[in-house]
Amino acid sequence: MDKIKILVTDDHPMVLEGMQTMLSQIGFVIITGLARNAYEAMELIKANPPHIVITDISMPEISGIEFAAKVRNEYPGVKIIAMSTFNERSYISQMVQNGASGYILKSASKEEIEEAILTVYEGKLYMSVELELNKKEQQEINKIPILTSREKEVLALIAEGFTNPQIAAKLFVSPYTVDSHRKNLLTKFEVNNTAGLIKLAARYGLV
Amino acid sequence: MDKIKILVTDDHPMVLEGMQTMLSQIGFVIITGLARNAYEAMELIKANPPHIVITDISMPEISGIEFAAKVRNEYPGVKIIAMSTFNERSYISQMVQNGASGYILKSASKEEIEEAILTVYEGKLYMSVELELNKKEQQEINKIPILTSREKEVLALIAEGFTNPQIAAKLFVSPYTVDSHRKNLLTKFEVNNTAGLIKLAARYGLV
DNA sequence: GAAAAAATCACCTGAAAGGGGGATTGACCA
DNA sequence: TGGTCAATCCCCCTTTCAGGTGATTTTTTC
Repeated sequence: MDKIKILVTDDHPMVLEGMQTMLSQIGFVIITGLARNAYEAMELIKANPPHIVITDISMPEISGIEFAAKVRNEYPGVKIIAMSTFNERSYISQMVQNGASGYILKSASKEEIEEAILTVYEGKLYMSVELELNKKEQQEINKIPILTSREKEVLALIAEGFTNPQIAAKLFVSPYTVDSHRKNLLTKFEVNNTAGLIKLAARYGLV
Repeated sequence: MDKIKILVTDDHPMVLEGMQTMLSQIGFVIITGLARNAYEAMELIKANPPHIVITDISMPEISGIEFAAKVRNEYPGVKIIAMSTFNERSYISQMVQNGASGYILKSASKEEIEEAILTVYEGKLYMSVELELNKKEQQEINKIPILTSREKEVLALIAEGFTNPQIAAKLFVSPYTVDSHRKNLLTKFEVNNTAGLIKLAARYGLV
């Protein structure tokens, strides 16, 4: 098997060092780059596309969430593993929403990182065992609907309390269009009214 | 000034030890009890009502949130300071909702605990400076509406996606009554539809 | 025991949302 | 170049919601 190419992005030098050390101890992995921010990372990905990008979630300028969206958009083949110090479920949801395939804590052991890389490399979803997520919650994350960008816009405006006509005016489209998006949202979330929709969206960190 | 009587509740013996040491260094404070859970705490409160209860949020069996509600209900004069390791805004909201007057982190310094006790003793609201809450967020917490128990029930059911008639059936009351509660919720949250209501309720950790 | 708060019920109105159905256009993609 | 998807638009009908106004009863509080 060829070595799995990994790029790591984190704004803390200490974490980069630590990851480098740990990854270098994993035989089937080769580090193609270490970046301190999303810009550097994009350059390095362009120069030498890795299989997997491991990125911190909270970074200045461009957050890991935006970065993930950018990577998925421009390099759909590149898998993303999100990394954070905290156990924030809403972040997990957002990362998954934006294309992440894995989620680990910075306190993860070498073994766990190894497992995460292998799992994600095989195209599966990896969630840190230390995230106190039970089976049920994992299933829940797997069923977070994928929304189109327009749907996200409409969802955000619904959550703000705007009505269909108001949203239509803001987006310069027909109220019928907004209504269609709204109905699609209800279908995707498998709920039958706005209350259920917003509750789920809030739980998943989408609003 | 008489000494301020304090009772501490936490399921971690280490924390109890630490609090005891710290509190004993504060001149105007006297510890009336150390409890490892809500049951013990209720007994101790009954035997010798303190001015302030400092309680951990996450405890087995009865959480700090339920415990706070119980204390406020049975001993309205007793002030509550919530304590946790995490900076979870939704917990803060829930504690405030259930009667807490203060919120500190377990990493708080002696000085901070001292300040928290004094502030709460004077009937004011104290929020740990280490909680990275800006002024705006503090104001936001101050304006979380206080809901009646019936309103909380109705809110929860609305969030579940039930309609007024369905909720009425569940609660064995008239749909008109549910409608009244719903309207009061909209008024209290200062929103004009369900979407805004659920979004705020979710942000405040009420659903 | 009076006052305040919470919970209950009622009606009217118009606006909005929910549940169906369908149609068109353009983009991307295999 | 046919297929899928996103985004747009349209109409039907029924239910629910939101805003207003007012009332009674029970519980809590002082």
